[in-house]
Amino acid sequence: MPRPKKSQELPERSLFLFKSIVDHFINDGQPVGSRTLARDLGLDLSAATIRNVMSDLEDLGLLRSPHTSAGRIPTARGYRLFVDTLLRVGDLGNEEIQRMAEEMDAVNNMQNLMQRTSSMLSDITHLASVVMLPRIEQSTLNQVEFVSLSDNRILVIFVMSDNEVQNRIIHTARTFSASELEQAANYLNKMFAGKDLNDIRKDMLAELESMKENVNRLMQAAIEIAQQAIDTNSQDGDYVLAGETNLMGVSGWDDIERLKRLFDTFNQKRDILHLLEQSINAKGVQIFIGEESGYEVLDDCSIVTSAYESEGQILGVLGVIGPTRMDYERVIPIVELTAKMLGSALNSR
Amino acid sequence: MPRPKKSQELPERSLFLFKSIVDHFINDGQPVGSRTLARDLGLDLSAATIRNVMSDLEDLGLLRSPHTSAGRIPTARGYRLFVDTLLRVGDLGNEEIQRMAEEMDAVNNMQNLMQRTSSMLSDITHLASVVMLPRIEQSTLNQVEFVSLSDNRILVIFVMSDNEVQNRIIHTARTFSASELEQAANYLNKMFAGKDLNDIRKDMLAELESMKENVNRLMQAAIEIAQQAIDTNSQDGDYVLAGETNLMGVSGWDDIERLKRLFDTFNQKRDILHLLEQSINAKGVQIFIGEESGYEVLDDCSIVTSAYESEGQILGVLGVIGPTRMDYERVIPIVELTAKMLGSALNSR
DNA sequence: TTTTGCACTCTTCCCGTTAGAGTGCTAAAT
DNA sequence: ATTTAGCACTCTAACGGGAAGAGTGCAAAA
Repeated sequence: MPRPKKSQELPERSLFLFKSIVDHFINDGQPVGSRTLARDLGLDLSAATIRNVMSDLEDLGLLRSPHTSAGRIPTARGYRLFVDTLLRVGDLGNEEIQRMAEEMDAVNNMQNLMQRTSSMLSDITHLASVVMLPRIEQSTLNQVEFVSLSDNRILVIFVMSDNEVQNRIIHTARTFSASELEQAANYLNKMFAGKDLNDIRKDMLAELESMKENVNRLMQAAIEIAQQAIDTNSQDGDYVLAGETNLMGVSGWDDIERLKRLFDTFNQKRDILHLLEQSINAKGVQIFIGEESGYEVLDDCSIVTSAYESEGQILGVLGVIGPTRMDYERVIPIVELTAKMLGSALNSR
Repeated sequence: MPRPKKSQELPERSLFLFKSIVDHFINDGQPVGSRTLARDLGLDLSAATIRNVMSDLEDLGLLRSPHTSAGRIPTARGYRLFVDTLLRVGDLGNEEIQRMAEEMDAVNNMQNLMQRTSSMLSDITHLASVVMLPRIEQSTLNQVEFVSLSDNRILVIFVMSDNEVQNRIIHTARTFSASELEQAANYLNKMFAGKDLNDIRKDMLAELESMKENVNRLMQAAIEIAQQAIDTNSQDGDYVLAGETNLMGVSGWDDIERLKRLFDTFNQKRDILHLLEQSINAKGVQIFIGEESGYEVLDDCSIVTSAYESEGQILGVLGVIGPTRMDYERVIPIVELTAKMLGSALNSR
């Protein structure tokens, strides 16, 4: 048995050294060399031995050197191994949890809640953070109301199951009596309460065909509102962003052109959304390291995400974006916790 | 009459040369020297003469040299003279106006209108742009409505004179009958219709003292809504921002730390708002050059602003932020026009 | 008043040197 | 067979000249 590594099983010592290298690099951002490691680690190992191990690790694609006489740094694959098998993530202190919970409870409307969550997340991690707005497709209609204003103007109100309120003022050709409005509302309520907005829109369009003229205008308005609610509020294609500036001044990110491209990507939202959507059905925390994301601008980035859910329904995804060299050990539990807390904050609204 | 300049009247030629220098510098961002200027200008003047003039201009504080053997660049004071007296701003092409008008009309809700306006402004100027959200203090209450939902929940609705709708669901201790709600609404309508939100809040608070218990809860809710509407919607302390990334990669702005501070200032909003508010009562376009703004982070920036108004009421301020070395000749009319167009877009809503 | 001539000052770029860090390889030691 | 010591080698970063180029300021001539 000369070579104990049957397959790609790494010997204990190599793994330990590898973890040490990653830890080192995450801490100070400098490529780590054999000498320093031998010294700092306090093992009875010479630099040469460590060099040999490092060489093996490089052959396996876990490390690489920026140039001949620099130390080694982890590759994307290296980080992958690190987060998958070497990492022991701890739990968070109770005070921190407490603080977040309080801050979340203090927020009234939903948009603000998302904003604050994102801010907190980026403040704590010192990274950029994104929070997808909850897709409210799941949200169903509770109640429709018409309120008559002056001059043939009618306020149409949708109250949704999550207590969000959609409304819009419409102008009608003729005046409707209070009882007409009530009647129309009753009809719609009977017809559509409990359905989600997409269904309502579809059904209403079908219904319209067979409707009498006199309530047509109101029905149309109702459809428009459903449509608008779907467009603007089931914002399913939007997120809030915070702490982008934390990424300026990350050591090693001094290429301003690159940074600009990254920020532009944030603003366009499309690519980031794609990425977030990939984690929407994943259990627990999802991590994209470097090139794994598939987007060239994000080559030096890692993205740590987690879906958040309320009442068993997955509503969206949140996460942080930072350099591949980020403190995963700290960041991962924070992201996970934030997702949980956002979920329960939504629950208790 | 050897010296025609009685006071600080600059001789024609000096002025011309000065303008040429500023033009030059705005174009290519390089300090401009006497040789190049003499060559490019095609005047019958030697470099030495120009040097003398430049020296004078430097003594007057209009120019300065970054170091001994570089050319000259305009000082903040120089730019000031430039924009105040030397600048002939042109008008914009009709096609551009047309395009903006169309884009603005295509927007339905107000928040979006602001966002799009800001985007257009930054796209056209290639600078960062800000648009203050309109202060809706002016907006008065048209109508209050209560809609009873299930389980002691009541939807409270404020319809404002500008057709904005504020609403909120409240939970009450006991159930209110439809007639009670109607009665309360009628009372409030009689009492407060036509007043603005600040007044309403004040009056309501006073009123509360002398109110009977049974409608107390509703009244309180109404006050809360007024308060919330004031807080969140008369957003009087908010703006939208676009095109920040245009400022990355401005030639000469390669200090990433500085940029970070600038971006942080944008995000905090406080300082920028102060600045914008200073122009809210100014006629026409207002310009802050370099240190004039009084904020250290903005030392290398110029801010060009204009208030926008609708129906004779000044509603807010918009503008662009860029390097002191910006193309004022182009930017100024664009900002001016955008403000006008935003005003009329708000008019026609 | 303008121009010419000239000495002088800076910055930028290139180049060579040096010090330091780290590697890879070979041969010796355990 | 594994680990270590030794050594040559490589690469970067930092420093220090020149040398070129651009531009200035000043004094004397036009």
